[in-house]
Amino acid sequence: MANITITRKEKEKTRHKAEILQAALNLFSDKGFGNVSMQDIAAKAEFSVGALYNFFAGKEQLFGELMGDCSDRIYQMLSPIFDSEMPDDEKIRTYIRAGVRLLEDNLKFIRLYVSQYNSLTPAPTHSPKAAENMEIKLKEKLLNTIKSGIRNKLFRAVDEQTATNALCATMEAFVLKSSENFDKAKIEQGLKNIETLFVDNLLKNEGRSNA
Amino acid sequence: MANITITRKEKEKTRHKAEILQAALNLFSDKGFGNVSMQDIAAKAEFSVGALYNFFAGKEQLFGELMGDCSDRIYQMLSPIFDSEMPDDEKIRTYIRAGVRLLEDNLKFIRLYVSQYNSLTPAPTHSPKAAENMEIKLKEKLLNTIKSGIRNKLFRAVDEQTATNALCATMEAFVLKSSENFDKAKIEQGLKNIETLFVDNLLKNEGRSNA
DNA sequence: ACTTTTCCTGAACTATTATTCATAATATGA
DNA sequence: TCATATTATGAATAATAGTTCAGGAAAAGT
Repeated sequence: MANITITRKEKEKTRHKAEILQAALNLFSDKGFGNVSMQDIAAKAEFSVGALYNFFAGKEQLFGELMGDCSDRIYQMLSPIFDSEMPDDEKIRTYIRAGVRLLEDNLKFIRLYVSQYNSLTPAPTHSPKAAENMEIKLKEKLLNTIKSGIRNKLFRAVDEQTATNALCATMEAFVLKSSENFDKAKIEQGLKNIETLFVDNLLKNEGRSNA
Repeated sequence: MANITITRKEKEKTRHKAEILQAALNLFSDKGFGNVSMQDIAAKAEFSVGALYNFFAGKEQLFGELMGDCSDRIYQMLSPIFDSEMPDDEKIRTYIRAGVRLLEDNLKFIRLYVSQYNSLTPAPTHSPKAAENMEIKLKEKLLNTIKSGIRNKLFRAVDEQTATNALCATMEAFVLKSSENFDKAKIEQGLKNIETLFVDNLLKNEGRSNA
């Protein structure tokens, strides 16, 4: 009985769970949480309703796990940018430019996120905490980067918190908007504009190496 | 039968409708659309469920009218700023500062708006178009103001659309965040920071009357 | 005072759906 | 091969909530 290695059965179970989550992601991102029933998910995943309850305690748990997984992926992708050895302005530029890949790799999740954003809702026991946490952690890193950049006179002495909020809000709005129809060229241009606006014009001191 | 004037009965009916909408606003903003039943609204408004259907075709219609009314009020409040005779930079400063009164006068509506923003949802026949329209119309006016300011060399030659989006997103995020707990002093400070960030640092050319 | 119209009432109807559980299928181990 | 454990099935359950409507109350009109 000593579980030295992962049995085939255990691998199967993991795969089944992933399949259910994948089916749920597709349905949720198309129709929104409230318009997808457990029956729908079961059908799409080619399981019975009952089986879902062997993997998840309920619909919200399932949803929560989905959000958690997706948020983690995004965090794993963006967080290293701020932990790298680039200068602070480059960190921010890289972070902004990462929006392209963010959208490419997570379109469905982002659309799911959006579909919650404009919907009438049964707001159960407040689930989508996962995505929020991810955003908060990234925001913290961005804040520290801006602070550091100001200390090093790379940036102007703007209010750090306000600048952080502004950039985050702008990025988020842009990403949500762009998820409607993915057009790589337009997205790259839009992100370039954001980069110019915030890093070149707002944070960078340009010619003026002032007092 | 000639309806020369509005009868008392008609005034009553209008009042009743307003009372129902008020009750609905309170409930929706506290608990979110999906957690408020027609029974709840009827109880709070001191009517029977059936009566609601004399005023509104259904729950969504009711909600839609509520959103429309509130959006209109906000539009009537903010739109004149852009139609005034101020210089463009003052228009934007005034717009930003108007956030205080916006929050004061529309806390419940804004909270309702927020409550949709993080909720699992049945996303019916896409209702909350009203608030979106209001935002689009204001955004358009802001865009024109920024364009005009750039033409008049009041502002730097940033990308107008990007600057508009950034300011709108920042303001919206700020307003939504501030609606959680209303603290006038903090809100005034936060708006002042946004004003500095966008108008002083970003758009205004300050000392540099460049080439 | 009586009729008619308008408005209100709230129990009943309908539909939806998350969740359960007895049963069946399948896999595991000896 | 047989006993046991694990997992899947899906009809039945239960609870919620939007909507309707037959009947009653109130007001308006005559």
